[in-house]
Amino acid sequence: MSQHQYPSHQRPTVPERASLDGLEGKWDRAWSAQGTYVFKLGTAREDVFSIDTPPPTVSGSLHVGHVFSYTHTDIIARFQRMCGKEVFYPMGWDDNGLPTERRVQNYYGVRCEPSLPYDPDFTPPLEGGKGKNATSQQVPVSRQSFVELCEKLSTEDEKQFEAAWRHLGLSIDWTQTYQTIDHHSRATSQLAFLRNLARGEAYQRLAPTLWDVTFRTAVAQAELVDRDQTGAYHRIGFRLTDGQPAADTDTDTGAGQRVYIETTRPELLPACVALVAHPSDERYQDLFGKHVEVPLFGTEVPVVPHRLATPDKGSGIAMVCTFGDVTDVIWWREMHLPTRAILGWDGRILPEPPMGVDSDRGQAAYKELAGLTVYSAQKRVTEMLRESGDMEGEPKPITHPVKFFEKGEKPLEIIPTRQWYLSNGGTDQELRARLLERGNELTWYPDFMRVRYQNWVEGLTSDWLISRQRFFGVPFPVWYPVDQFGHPIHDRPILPREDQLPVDPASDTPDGYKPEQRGKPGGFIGDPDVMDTWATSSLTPQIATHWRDDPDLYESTFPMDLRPQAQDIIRTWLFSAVVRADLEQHSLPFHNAAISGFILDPDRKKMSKSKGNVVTPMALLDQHGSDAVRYWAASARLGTDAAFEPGQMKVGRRLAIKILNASKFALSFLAASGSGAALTLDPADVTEPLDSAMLAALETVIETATQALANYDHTRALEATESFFWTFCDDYIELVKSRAHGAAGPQAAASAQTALGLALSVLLRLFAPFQPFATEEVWSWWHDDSIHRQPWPVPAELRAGSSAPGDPRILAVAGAVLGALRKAKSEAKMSMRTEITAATVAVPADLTAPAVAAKADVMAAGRTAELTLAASDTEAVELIFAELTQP
RNA sequence: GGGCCGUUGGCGCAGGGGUAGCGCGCUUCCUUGACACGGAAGAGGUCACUGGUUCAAAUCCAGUACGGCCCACCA
Repeated sequence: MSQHQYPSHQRPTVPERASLDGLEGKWDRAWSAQGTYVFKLGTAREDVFSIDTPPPTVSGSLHVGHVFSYTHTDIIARFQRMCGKEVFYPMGWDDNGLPTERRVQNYYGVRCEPSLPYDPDFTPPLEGGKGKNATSQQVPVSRQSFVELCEKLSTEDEKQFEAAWRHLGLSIDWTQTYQTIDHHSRATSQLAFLRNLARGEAYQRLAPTLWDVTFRTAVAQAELVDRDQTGAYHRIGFRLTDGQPAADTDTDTGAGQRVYIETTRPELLPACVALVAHPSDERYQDLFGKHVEVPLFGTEVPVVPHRLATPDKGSGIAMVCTFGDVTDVIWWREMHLPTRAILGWDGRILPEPPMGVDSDRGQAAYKELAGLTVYSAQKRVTEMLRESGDMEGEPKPITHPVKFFEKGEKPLEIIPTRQWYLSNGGTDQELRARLLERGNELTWYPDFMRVRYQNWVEGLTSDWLISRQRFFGVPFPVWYPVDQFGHPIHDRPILPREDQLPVDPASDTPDGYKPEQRGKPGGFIGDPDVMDTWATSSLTPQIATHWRDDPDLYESTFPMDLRPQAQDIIRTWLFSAVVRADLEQHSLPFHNAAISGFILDPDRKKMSKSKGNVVTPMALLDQHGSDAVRYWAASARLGTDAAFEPGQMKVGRRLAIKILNASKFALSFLAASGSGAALTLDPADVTEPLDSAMLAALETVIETATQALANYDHTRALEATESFFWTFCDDYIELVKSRAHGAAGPQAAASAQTALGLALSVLLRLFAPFQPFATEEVWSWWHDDSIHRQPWPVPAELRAGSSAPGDPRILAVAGAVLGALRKAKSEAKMSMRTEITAATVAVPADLTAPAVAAKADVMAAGRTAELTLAASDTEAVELIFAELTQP
């Protein structure tokens, strides 16, 4: 920016009437035709500003929150573009994952069945199906067909999103788009995975896994939410079986001493592998090392000490099951307890009892539960405990937090399964430290959001589970050899070459095999799983910049400059992107993160579809106009939740209209005067003190706005610009009106006209990121090219050479004196056109000279024939006396 | 249980050691040739509470209350 350009101007052609109506369509078409926002390939990295736009879920609906946060990003994009950066502003569509899977199922009446071969001529049974259709009615289709249908449907959805974004005035480069399920994204995702695998960052493990029984898939830590659930403590007695004389504490039965535990999950009794208490818990010292018998099922389990047992929870001694919760997993792992899994993938009790439930009585009891859901099993077990007398008292109802998949409706279970993991610092302390350092390296707007990242990284308990037992998504690019018994050999994966990507192992055949060997002994089998949707979304910087296949574009755009996103996905999208870039590029994926808040409805609740308080963005844009809606969005700071407020939109609309009208007026002088098409606005022509004062004040506004926008503080920039603009309209324009018309001679008129032109040129550019339509409309009256590719204003363009700046106090005090004169008329309930024959206004002593400098303009604007400016020792300008005459 | 934000006129917000600011709304007035989708002038607040630091606290510190969000091992 060393060689800063000033815009050149033409003699304006001002319309009779100015209106906001239809500007969105008009300018969207013009920008599209002119390629105003198209990224220039081959730009050097230092001249590029690249943005990792959040890909909206196209199967979801567009909502006001999108408008809000995407506007914040666009303001920065427009500012950077005007500052001379070539802005890389692509658009992605997220059509990967469960929401799309469900939408495609319902819309086309199909379901994905990866084992089917691809049929290129497939036509879906439905088109435009709404609501749910039963699984039984859905026609199974191959994964490739499903992906094709998804792409087709997404294309329809994308059109609506694109139309809305264009209407809103987002300066996106529509030639740079991607879909998270498209060929390029799948290839990128698989390529990154293969690299992770080669470096040992991705690995498979058979381990207890958080499992959603509805979707029948594993889920990751990042997808968990706690929800309060009602449950009940069941107090259950376990009988000591060894080394203990018949207890006198349990005279009822006369049997061995009983140990009471309290559990909310009695149905897991057959999965019990131990009882655990805190090592220092005096009550249980004698029991450590001894064994007890599990009621009903007869399994013998040890009583063991562990630091994670909480003495004041329940009875202080807990039963360890495989697996009731994540603490069970820790106990099981650390104390090398056996595994007695009793839950299947569908969340029902497995048909066969686990090892250890050997007695006839135990097997009979288990048979009662086999095939039941956990809910029914719990009821049955409770009945059985009641009958056998092993339960003391009745269950005590409680409310407690339970882990759920964020999209799920039933509590998660923990089931041992084989899964793919990716290192994310959950187990590797060195990596964790490095990722924490990345969080420090990243610049956060606002800064306090960094803490959420830190909290999350510090709280990780395991690596990132990236495999999902779903059908739709990016498949793992992996096959396995099949041994002579027909079993896959998991530790000898067969991988594709990078140039073969993307592959679908369910339909593609690995090199060296024939398709008919699929699933056969001695043949091969594809990995059945797909990747977590975040495993692909975490790569949006690499996808958008074409890391995989366009080194030139990648070099000039990666790492990206800006990641704008919502605060709720710091732990998922942002963190996972940092992980991937750290592992692959050894850098941050982006330098700055701008975090937008949520939209709250008037009741201060987060807006959401389920509450029915969502306003559709298009209706909003139509009603208020895009510049108005953008104004509302722009008036909320990053990281701060904002109220949905139509009032702010009205203010924004008023501002846009004012920009049109004030410009029309100011430019009318320049249209009328002089000759020739070119218009020269030379600051040297600004000779009147009031005019220089106004320009001096504007210089400060430029500085404030520029600095604010460079720091992603759009609200401050808007506030400074807007506040100046209203003074400019209400005071300055009124003050110079008659002089600009020539009342004080040609030179004084030229001074006002030039100052109006210079100020307008700057103000329009300052407003351009916020109000792209109104400013572009006005700009078109005196320019051929778009305002959005103009140089951002600098103070120097308002001053001739090395001349001293004007004194901004002149404008301030002139406005105050004019206000005093207006007050006289207002209090007399008279029109502003009323003549004042004589008036005296008290002016603070140090402001008398500045006031005198603008006296002629003040008298003209106030229609005052005789004005006395009396020096006073008060701090404010005050009307002392005025004599009014009716016109 | 831990953490992060916030609490300023009826509403939405800014400010941040030295007489409280903006916008909406409200009141009164003005159909003035840029704008009635306008303009002018007003009324309205002991800046959540309690202590402390200071010559001086809405502002800094500590604590409390309330609201929101994030995280946390479901016995």
